[in-house]
Amino acid sequence: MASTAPARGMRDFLPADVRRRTYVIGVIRGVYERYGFEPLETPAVENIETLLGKYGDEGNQLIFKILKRGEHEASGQADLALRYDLTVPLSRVVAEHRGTLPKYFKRYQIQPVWRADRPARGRFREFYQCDVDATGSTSPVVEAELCAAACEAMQALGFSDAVLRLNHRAVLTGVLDVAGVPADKHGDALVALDKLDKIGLDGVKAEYETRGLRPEVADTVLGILGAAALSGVVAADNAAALDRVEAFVAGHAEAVAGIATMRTVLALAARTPAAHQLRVDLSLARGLSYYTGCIMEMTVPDLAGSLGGGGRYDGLVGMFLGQAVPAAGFSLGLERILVVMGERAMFPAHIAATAADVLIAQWNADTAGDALALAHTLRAGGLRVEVYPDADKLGKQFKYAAATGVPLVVVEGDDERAAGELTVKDLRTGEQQRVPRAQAGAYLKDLLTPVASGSL
RNA sequence: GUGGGUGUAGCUCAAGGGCAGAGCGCCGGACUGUGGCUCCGGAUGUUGGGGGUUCGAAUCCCCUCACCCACCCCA
Repeated sequence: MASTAPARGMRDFLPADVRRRTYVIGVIRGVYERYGFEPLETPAVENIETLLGKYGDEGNQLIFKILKRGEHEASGQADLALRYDLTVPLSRVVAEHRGTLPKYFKRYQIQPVWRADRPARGRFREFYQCDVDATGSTSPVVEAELCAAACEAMQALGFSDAVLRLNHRAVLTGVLDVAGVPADKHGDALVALDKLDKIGLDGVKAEYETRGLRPEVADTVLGILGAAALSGVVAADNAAALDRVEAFVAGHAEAVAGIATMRTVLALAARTPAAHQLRVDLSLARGLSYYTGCIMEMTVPDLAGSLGGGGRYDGLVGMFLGQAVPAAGFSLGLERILVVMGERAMFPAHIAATAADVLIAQWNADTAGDALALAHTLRAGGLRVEVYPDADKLGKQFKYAAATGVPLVVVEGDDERAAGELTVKDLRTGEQQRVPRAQAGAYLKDLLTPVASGSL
């Protein structure tokens, strides 16, 4: 017999999982919509050329490829692939529909993506991303709004300790240039630097040596980037970090411009919900190769990886269109948010609710029709009603209700039928009451209404 | 992709060459109109899979697969 476990890195979502997921998605979508982002969905499958070459060498390897079908399958060649993120499909859509989309296209997209990665904690081969992106503008207002939306979404979910780290690709390049790191070693220098908060200053130095970078270069780079990276989430610290790096890269025009952009983004974001969550982190690098300007990453103390990330990618749409369209975006990682919220027990009680409020017990096979008719009446009154399908012993039926968390059970037996009444038992209190059939709906609703007296 | 660890009942885990077990859960009954509490009874299974050593393997060896941890990378 075949294994019944889902494929490696893939998951089934049972009812309780789906309730938590739809809750989080709903909160995030609500925030995104209040910022004026419009919904977009794109296919799970893209032509493989659309994806190749957009994510760097590492990314290319992690794309789930789909073999050619039919007689060409034996060739082992792939012509399609599952989407790797939502940013590249957006860029393709912007290029494809350039004539009909508005000048500034702000969209959100909450869909699964696939990566042929090795699964780990908070890391799966199929996972949802919650993206917001804005195309058509180079203004730092875009970055400020992205930061604000991401931070507000996290706040709405109940996170009070999320930090949004901010850096700029041109500033990183400038520091490395001025420090004398050859251009072909920039990647190595950034990968090592990105691990600063994990392995510490000495660890990064050691890694610089093994990657063939001169130790004194490491001291210089770390002196200017590393020290700043370890500062707190305070506006004064952010300003001081930028001042320090600006003095270092004084003659490097692109870096100076990048610093000015970061200052503007910080100043604008200070007027938004992101005000107290932004932290300049000059060691932030991010792996995706398409970023060109500001880069951002959302972190919390108790998860090693990030809960989301984003940045400006002014060159990506141009790869499909031949004509540059500026863009920037941010992506919240649903799975990791769920992992942390689960560990911290951050879900509100109401989403644990069961599917039904009322179970109608089945007396015998002949009364099944009556049970369905009663269910219809109660449902029309707004109650969530389940009918027990088999004429099992009442004990079993009550046990089923208790096991599935349905709080109320209705029994219409011979005695009740003769009297035109129903028996209603509240499993939470164990209390039981006979009520006239016509008043059952109101009585049930009354039981379900939380008692407000005393607590309000 | 690299290194280490763990795989035994639905779940959590014992047994470390000699009849595969416990707790919880599940099913049935005590209770033929009522869940939880109690008591009684029952079924748990190719010990992840394959091969080898042995009179005999859950146990020792080899291979393989899955999961966990640390790297690498990422949301």
